[in-house]
Amino acid sequence: MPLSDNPYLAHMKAKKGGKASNAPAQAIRKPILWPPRRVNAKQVRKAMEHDLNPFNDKPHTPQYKKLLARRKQLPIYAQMDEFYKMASITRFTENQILVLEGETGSGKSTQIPQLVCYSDLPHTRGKLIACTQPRSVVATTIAKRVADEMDVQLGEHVGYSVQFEDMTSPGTTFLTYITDEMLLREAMGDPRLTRYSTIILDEAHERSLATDILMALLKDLARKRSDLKIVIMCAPFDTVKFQTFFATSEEIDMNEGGLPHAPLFKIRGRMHPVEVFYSQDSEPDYLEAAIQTVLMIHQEESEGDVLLFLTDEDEIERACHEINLRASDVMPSYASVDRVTCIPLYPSLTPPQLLKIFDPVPTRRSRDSRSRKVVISTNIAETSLAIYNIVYVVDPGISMRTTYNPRIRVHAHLATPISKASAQQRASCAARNRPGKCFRLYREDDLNFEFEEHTPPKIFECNLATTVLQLLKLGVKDLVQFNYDPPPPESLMRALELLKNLGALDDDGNLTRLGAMMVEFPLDPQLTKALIVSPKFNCNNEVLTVVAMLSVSDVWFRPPRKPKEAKEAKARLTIPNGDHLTMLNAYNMYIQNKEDKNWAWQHCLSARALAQAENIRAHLERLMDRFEIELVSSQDMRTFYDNVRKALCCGFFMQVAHREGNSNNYVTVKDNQVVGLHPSCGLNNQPEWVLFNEFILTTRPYIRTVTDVRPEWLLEYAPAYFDLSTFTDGETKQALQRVIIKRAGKSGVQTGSKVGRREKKKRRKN
DNA sequence: GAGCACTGC
Repeated sequence: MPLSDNPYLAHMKAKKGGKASNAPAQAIRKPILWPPRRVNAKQVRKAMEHDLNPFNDKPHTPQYKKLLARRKQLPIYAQMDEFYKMASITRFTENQILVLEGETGSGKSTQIPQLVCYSDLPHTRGKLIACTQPRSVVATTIAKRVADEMDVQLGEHVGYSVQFEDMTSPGTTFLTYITDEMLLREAMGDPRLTRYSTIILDEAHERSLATDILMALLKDLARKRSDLKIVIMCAPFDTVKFQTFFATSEEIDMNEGGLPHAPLFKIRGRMHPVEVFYSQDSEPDYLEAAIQTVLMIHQEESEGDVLLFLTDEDEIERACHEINLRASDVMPSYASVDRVTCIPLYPSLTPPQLLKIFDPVPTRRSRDSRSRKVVISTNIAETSLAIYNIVYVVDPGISMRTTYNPRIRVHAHLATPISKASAQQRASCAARNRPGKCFRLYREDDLNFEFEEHTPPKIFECNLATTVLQLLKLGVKDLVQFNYDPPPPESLMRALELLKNLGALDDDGNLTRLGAMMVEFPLDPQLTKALIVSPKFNCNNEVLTVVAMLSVSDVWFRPPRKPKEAKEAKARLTIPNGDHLTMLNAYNMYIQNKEDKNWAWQHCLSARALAQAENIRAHLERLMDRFEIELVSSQDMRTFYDNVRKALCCGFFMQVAHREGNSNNYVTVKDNQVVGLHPSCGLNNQPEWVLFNEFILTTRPYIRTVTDVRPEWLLEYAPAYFDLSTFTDGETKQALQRVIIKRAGKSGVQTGSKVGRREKKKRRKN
């Protein structure tokens, strides 16, 4: 090891300029350090108790001591010896990759990265430790917490990096919490991820798309970079699969015959026990059963808050209403329990509404009793939000889940039975503070024999177009073998087909120049294509706005009990030829009325979503600038909207539907699926040809965010896709045929019109 | 006539 790598020597050198007489006193106060990756738990404990912070040489604040006392309560603190033994350099070759399992609440996300810092000493050698998270809110909140615990400023030594917010200081930051998507993007620019000495993948069991890709990437990278340490952190299930996947060649050699595996470190949980109850029979009406169970808990059980899992907004609001109504008839058996307070929890709530779940329930001063809080939530409470003081969980065993059918390219969005792992996760919400109870509204046999083991990983259930583009950019040739779990072949085929049609791939499946440009945009490939071609139509200012608006969740909100007002407000901004154009209009009006703080609210628009769209738009604008794409707008109001529609055709020609006769139904081009316009659609008539942003299956198949387009545009901008010989016989093909004939008639001088007439005659005969 | 949860320079 080079001398300069020894932090202790580094301190000695730094002292040189000081007065000799001061030196002894200072030397005592210096934290004692060690060469990187040669530390043991005893040394770390000593360093933690030291007056000086080893990471910035400043004296610790009183706050540090307080937090440290709390950290010592965590189970991982007692397991430090074991941890460093496994992670130390003495067994480095075997342990380049470590799998680490721990329950939620074991402190693994906050403590393990800190322990790795004490070992790696990244600050002494210009390296970084990354801890990935699937969600940005979690990344930012943990980073804040860890900065406090390490007694350093957030954004300096400890930081985070999420979309639109880079809270790190290059050269100073040595620990960063980063979303898995961001780290994946970084890998596209630097495949060796050279900045990092250790990469920790947290929540690996969630199997987000980016985590899956990163796992395959890191396994490969481990062979090329022997100095890189990798820690895979997950909940305590399915760990053997991680261990097997990450077995290094040494482990494979050592384990001849046996199953090779990467070492596993288990954090002992500190979970309280949960008593689980099952329904005797299947519940025909789970909502009613859930309401009755909550009321039963309120009546029979001692003090403690309740968490009920339901599927969507409507259901949650209904349950809140019913429970509030019927709870007044309940006389709780325990004197310490008073009324119930229902709190709905779903993501479209405003931040102040969301924060209500953390409010303590009101107490009545006159009596020594408190109201019982009943949180009624979607799946958001299962993974993204930890609610404290929950003692009772009511689990109907279902959740909304999106699956993707690549054959007809539809996203199904349906209430589905949860997995065993999910049921376990829900039950454990009852045991954060003290022993709890979980009421499962299904039979034990259903759980054992009907429920899947795990919720399927995202890579099985989503459109892979963006992922394929990213993998090709990363230089991965074999898309099937590369992954942690191979993606469904049909899904891959459809992704490749789309990318080829858009011109992102050549015939050999290599990335084209256009494709290479597309990877850089944080958008679906169809949207990027529309954006990149938009200067041709003099409208990239407009397409930029449309794309930004499509990137945020719904900008329109529906105030409960005022559906009429919401509808009228939307109608005032609606452009009748298309929802894309309505979005453009809404955004432009928002910008025009920015002075008026009430404008968004008066038009039933979410100010938060609009601000986010503005932010995304600015980001995309900078990206366009980087590729030297000029920003242009057409001043001619007659062609203004048509140009936008034409540009959209260039990206979305595979997402077009044709009206069936005079019915309300549309049929998707080539996939031939019968679909309806989504009720949110603002088209005033039923145009013959429409382009859509999404095809979703909920109560029935819908196309959502729809715009009227002319078939001539489709033929002109996507001639290969709209080649008639690639269509099956049917109304759509006939309609296209008519357009082709009409066009020929217009452009051809004499013969064309003759053909037209002849064709018309033929049709009349049929 | 209607909406799980996330994310991206």
